[in-house]
Amino acid sequence: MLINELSKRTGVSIHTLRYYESYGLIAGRTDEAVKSNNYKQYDESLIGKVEWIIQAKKAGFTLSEIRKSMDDWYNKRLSVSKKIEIVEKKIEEIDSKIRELKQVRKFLTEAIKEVENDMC
Amino acid sequence: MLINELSKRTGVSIHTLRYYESYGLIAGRTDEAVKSNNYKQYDESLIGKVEWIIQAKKAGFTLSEIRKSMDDWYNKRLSVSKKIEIVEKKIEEIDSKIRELKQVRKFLTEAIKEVENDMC
DNA sequence: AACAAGTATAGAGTATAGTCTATACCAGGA
DNA sequence: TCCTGGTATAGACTATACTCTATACTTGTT
Repeated sequence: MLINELSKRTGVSIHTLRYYESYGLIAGRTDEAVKSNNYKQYDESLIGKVEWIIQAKKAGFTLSEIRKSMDDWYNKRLSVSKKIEIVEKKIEEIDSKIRELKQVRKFLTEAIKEVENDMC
Repeated sequence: MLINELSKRTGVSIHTLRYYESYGLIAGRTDEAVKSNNYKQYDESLIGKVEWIIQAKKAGFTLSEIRKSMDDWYNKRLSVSKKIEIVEKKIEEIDSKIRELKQVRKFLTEAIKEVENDMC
């Protein structure tokens, strides 16, 4: 597919996709058979990759961290156990972020209590 | 206290504290009685404010959002119920961030399952 | 053939949140 | 009195993650 379709199917703008490509997060390939242009082809697997990027960003990972894990995941030949290890580490990081948020939540509920006490 | 002490007691660098002050998040006051210098005094209440900033940042709020809520909280005369309302809204936002992280977590545990299936 | 719309590339511009530097003044101890 | 280190202010610089613009070529439609 061309960049336009990738953009539409992922909801990520063409500009941002090109930025991701220049950043090394995704890569299209120019069809050698076609001589008239240098339009890049993006294959189906990129949909999953872009979705992964979106999810990882939501989890608070930087593009650089995402690039590193995608590199580990897709480009290097990793053993199944190694892959599981990587994902489990990410899950732990997410759990720690969740814990942090819960702490902030607690901080806020305590703020409410204080306000309520002022009332009395 | 002077900026140095505020920095040490909050763990936030002097540079960043000055940045926060220029941004309107905190404010020291120059002692009118002292003529020889214009050193700023930061009072005890700022410790709490800076801690609030740190927590809110952890929760993913931008400085602009933090400024707005601090403004609401400290500068305007708000009714108790209004204050509770503000905090409850923030708690909801945090809950939604937690939900988002849990979704990413699920995405990752599914990735593990996929890898394990490849193994068979 | 004309033209709108799509594509590629390079590079400039933006927003956020710092971080650092230069300059100048001030305070306290040896 | 001199020196070290703290303070204030302004402004430059940085990193991250886009976002936009300019330029030029290509494709499909009329």
